[in-house]
Amino acid sequence: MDKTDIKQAGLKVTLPRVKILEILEASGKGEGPRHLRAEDVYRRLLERGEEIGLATVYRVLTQFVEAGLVCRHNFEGGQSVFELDRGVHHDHLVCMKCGRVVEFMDEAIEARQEAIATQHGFTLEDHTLVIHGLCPRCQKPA
Amino acid sequence: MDKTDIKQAGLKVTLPRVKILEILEASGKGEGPRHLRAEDVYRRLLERGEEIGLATVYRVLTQFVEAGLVCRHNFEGGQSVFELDRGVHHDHLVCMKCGRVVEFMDEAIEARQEAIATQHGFTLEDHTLVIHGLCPRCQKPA
DNA sequence: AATAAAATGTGAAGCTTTTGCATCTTTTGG
DNA sequence: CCAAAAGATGCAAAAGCTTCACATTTTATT
Repeated sequence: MDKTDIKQAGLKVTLPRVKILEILEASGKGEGPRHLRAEDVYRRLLERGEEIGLATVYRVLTQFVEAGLVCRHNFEGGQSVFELDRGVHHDHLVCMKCGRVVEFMDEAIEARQEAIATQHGFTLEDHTLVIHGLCPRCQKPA
Repeated sequence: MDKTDIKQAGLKVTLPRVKILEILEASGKGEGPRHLRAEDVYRRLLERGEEIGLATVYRVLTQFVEAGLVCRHNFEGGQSVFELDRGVHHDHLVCMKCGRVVEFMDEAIEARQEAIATQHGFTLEDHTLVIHGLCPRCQKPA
């Protein structure tokens, strides 16, 4: 994931785009959560001393999603989260209390979805599966 | 679903609440789509000549959800849709083009989710599964 | 290096949803 | 059935996230 990918997406290689890609790459690699809201990306850019506008962050993230470099998820209430697209599909387990996110992938579920779509005459283009619960830590008495 | 349910939820039986419940009951029974946005409910109230504020619609829908009378879903970008809770869990197939919604329920998927949550130490409280695709009508060449 | 095309920053605007507060309605108990 | 208390409503304003408009700056091209 680097400048080459940006270019191949038909986008010019600009500083904001490169920096945003860096932020996304750093996420989930020990540096905090993998899934970031636009606001989080913006804040991290500021922390790194980059003067990039929030509107640009939104624009670039949207372009990256369209280019297939990034995935967007709408976990809940209005806010979208973004993560680098690693090319492997997966779904999410989200803790209702602390917001922790765990990824998983289940062949059986994937297969059943395909079957259900077909059964109703639909073509399956995409899907969203989010399991909400309490993570091990949050289940413990406060 | 009537005034009794409102009362049992610890809410006063007011005209707005009764009317909103009526709108939800009428939906999905031949009268348009089953899933309504707050705005849709509001519009239908106006059509029926009821002078109920949009803020009240939001407040009442939220209270109904908390009382378990209504389910809220966040199909996509920001907007929530509401439907009367019939007590039977189900997931959704949503057409990406026309927005048509088909409900389904699959034991195999439900079981797998429980297994996955447990496997990661999570307690399963709830889940959201939305399959996006093209419905039979929208697959046909325009 | 000059030019054309595209991207950015800023601030304002858009949308959905929530909130504050004065007023009105329902409920309760006499 | 009426009065008081508790709760609900409407309106308008505010909030939160995201997008837009447009002048300015940067990238890619020749």
